[in-house]
Amino acid sequence: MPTDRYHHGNLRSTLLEAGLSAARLGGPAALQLRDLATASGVSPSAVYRHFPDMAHLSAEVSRSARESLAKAMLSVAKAVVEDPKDAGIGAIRRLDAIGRAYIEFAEREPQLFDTAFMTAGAAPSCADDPSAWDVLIGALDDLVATGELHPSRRHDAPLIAWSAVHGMSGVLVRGMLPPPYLPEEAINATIAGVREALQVRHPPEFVGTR
Amino acid sequence: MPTDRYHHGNLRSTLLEAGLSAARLGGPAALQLRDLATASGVSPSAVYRHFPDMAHLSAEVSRSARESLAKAMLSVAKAVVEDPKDAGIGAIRRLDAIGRAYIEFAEREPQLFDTAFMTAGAAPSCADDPSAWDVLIGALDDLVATGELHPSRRHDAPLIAWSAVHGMSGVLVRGMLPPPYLPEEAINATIAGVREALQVRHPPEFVGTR
DNA sequence: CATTTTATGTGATCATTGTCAACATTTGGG
DNA sequence: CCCAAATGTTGACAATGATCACATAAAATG
Repeated sequence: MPTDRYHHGNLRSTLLEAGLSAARLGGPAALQLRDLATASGVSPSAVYRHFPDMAHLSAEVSRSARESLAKAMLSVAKAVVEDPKDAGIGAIRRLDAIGRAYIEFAEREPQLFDTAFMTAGAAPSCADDPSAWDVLIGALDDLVATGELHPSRRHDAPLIAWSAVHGMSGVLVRGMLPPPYLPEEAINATIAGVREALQVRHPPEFVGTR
Repeated sequence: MPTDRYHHGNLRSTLLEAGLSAARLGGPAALQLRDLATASGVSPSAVYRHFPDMAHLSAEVSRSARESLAKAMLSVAKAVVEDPKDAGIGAIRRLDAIGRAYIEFAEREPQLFDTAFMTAGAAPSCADDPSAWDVLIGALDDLVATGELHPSRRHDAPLIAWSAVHGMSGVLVRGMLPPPYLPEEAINATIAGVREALQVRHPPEFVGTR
């Protein structure tokens, strides 16, 4: 990545990387063409050789942020160990884990989370890979396959889980959690609430009301 | 509201009104100082006699949008009629109604909803009046008072209801509802899911899985 | 290898935006 | 009546995204 050359080499990915860094610190507002160009060691107009305009660059950064979120979910899901004595408990713990990963990503990287969902229903050039929604669908299918989620609940399940987890993430990111609630209990309540709405049993490690 | 006078009269509220109109159509991005000044028949710098900067004006518009949302919730809650034969059913229907009102406000006025929650945890100059959160708290207290919500569930209840309803609103506003789901069934699923998570009985008019 | 074509980056410039300072006008209280 | 405070205007500034003509490197072509 020589910076003294007239040609940058792979400016496009460098710009995206710079955008990700900026968004991590300052959110969508920090995605500024001139800043990203400077950070990439290039003049402002060079950006237009790789993106039609700033909106497209921002959209790509946003998509990249969404994929980071989905990767975090996949990562924790894979880390869940199966219990040979209880076939379904693994699937239950995976649902718990991906939900937590989602909210905790938002808590850990609030600005990046904001960037991930800043797009106002813009038609995506191509789908996210991986996609958080697909990870959720997979986890729910697992629950049905192991008999932990009744098939009649399968249809609405993703809506219920997604809205609850995404909503709590937004609340935490925006600092909208009213006192005296604490983020940790809010996360626990949300995750447990999803299980109850889905009529899925709690894992043994769960301690809650009743 | 004479527009040919040197002094406007009540520019502050006119600017807020113009901001609300603009936000309704174009969301937070449409809140531009020069546009609002022009729409109010005034020069750009006049704005600074009433707001320290554009961020404060935007914050006020945002708060006004949140209050509109809360008013919509209060309005439908008051419209719920009590059932003399069933003391608790009114409270149950009110929770249903305010949740629906919240999501349907977001669906009906997506840009305004976006504006309502655009503030990134900014310290509010003064609290919303009315506040959607307080409306929810009132509804939940009603449920406890009528014996429809178990007191042990009261603590987490607002977190569960708020995150689910707010989350689904955000999903709909951003056009993130994946096919083949339809907004209406998504709303129904979310509202019913809240009741199940809170272990509150469904109203008789509810038709859902089991 | 030489030359031409394409891809990529630069520099100057523009319109727009929020902001500010200096000045103008109105209003209202002694 | 007069002065001071409140309110609005004009003109300017810096920063932003965007666009143009031009420069340079890389790649394709003979």
